[in-house]
Amino acid sequence: MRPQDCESVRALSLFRDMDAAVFERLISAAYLQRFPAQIELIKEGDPADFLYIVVAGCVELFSSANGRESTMAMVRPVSTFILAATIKDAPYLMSGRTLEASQILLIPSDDVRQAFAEDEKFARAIVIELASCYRAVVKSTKNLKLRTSVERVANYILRMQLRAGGAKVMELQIGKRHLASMLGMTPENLSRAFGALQAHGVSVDGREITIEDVERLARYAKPSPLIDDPTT
Amino acid sequence: MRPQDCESVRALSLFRDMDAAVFERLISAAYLQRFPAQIELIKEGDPADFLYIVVAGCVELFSSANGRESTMAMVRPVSTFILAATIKDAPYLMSGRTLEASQILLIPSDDVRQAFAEDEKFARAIVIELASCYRAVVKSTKNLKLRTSVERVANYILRMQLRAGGAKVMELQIGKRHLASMLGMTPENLSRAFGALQAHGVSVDGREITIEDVERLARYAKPSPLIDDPTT
DNA sequence: GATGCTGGTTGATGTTTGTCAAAGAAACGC
DNA sequence: GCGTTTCTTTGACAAACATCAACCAGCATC
Repeated sequence: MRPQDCESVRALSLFRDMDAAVFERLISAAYLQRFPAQIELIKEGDPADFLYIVVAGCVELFSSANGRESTMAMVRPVSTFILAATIKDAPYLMSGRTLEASQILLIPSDDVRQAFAEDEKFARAIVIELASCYRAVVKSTKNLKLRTSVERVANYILRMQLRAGGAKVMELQIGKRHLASMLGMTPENLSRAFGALQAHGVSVDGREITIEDVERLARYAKPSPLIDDPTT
Repeated sequence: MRPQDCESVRALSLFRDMDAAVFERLISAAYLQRFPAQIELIKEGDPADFLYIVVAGCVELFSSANGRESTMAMVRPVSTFILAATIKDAPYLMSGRTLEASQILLIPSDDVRQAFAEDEKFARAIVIELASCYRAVVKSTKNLKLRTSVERVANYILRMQLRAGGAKVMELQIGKRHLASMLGMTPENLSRAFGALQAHGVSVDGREITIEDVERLARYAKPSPLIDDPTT
């Protein structure tokens, strides 16, 4: 593991304040692995043997049932995933696969739980992390239940713009198929939603999204911090 | 506050292992209040001034946006709600109202956060609680995204039966209007879903649900522990 | 017993969304 | 470069779901 990778993991709020020795032990028990695209890292229902950290690349979390499949989240560097399963020593609720070639740090769950038991600061950081994750999923549920599909797309574009620092022209970071699934719709419907948003100041060309009139888009999308603000 | 109420709060896994003195302090800072039905206890967007514990009665958590409203969860005794907002000192993401006359314990968030800072056991219990809440919401999202409305109703009935210890005849604990909203559908559609489930071994009369053929219902509902098991 | 209220059901209708099939566009390997 | 594959878009259609309005049942009030 390169020093700068170790640094960027250490910089995560989850690890920042933890005891240096305990962190060292965690890291030395961990495996940093490279995976090509489209590798299934974890499968829902399996025991949570590892805590995962995306160091580089991108991981899709998804779930299946009844022959249907749905993208639940995209994990980009540097973030952990399936912390809750690790802590509870419970089966994964979601599967995870790489979307592109990725570097993943795998920390054995036993070691994470041991660190949790030993290091109070770490335990407290986990509280904050889990509370944030919980609130993120609640927001996503509200998004699904309180908005139509076109509204979800509109608000996704607005959130994207905030992430991009207010730029009018942006590149989609994920494929439309995955975006559609994440927003709870089919790819066909996402296409039509983009079409419908032309009437509200958005134009789409391939992966390039242009917001021609932010005011108009916002008037239609009616964004709410209680759904769309990822920081609170 | 009656001793037995205090006991039942203390028995919650969140408080069970915490320091006795810190617990005493929390309780003495708290208010036990009786509310009639249909009282709005908290409003989404408001700062999280209190951690709430339903001691008796029933509280509905719901959210609103764009003139739409959706029931997110029902909280029954004895459980806490909006722990994540309290810990993060962030605004409530959901509103809460009593559905019937209820007794609610309100613990000032400041005191909860202070106890969290002082009492390591409490902090660790919060981790487990938040991990469980997180997983519950993920399951609920999977339920919404991976199942049709009739399937959601079918699985709700199966979960209900498990809670009821396997009885064939059960009483609905909540009004159908709220049940419909919780399952992400309209009341009209819930009625029709009950009708459709007659073909799969379920009959409904008022609040009384009878499962005539559990096998058949399960064959249709295809329940999954990764969605329907509340314990993992 | 009449009145109004609440909650639930039913039927008719319209909108939204998913499905299927086909065509077009971009990405990839050779 | 070319062909192949994968992704996206489009149109026609079907299914799911919401909406609206009417109606019914239970229940409290007067």
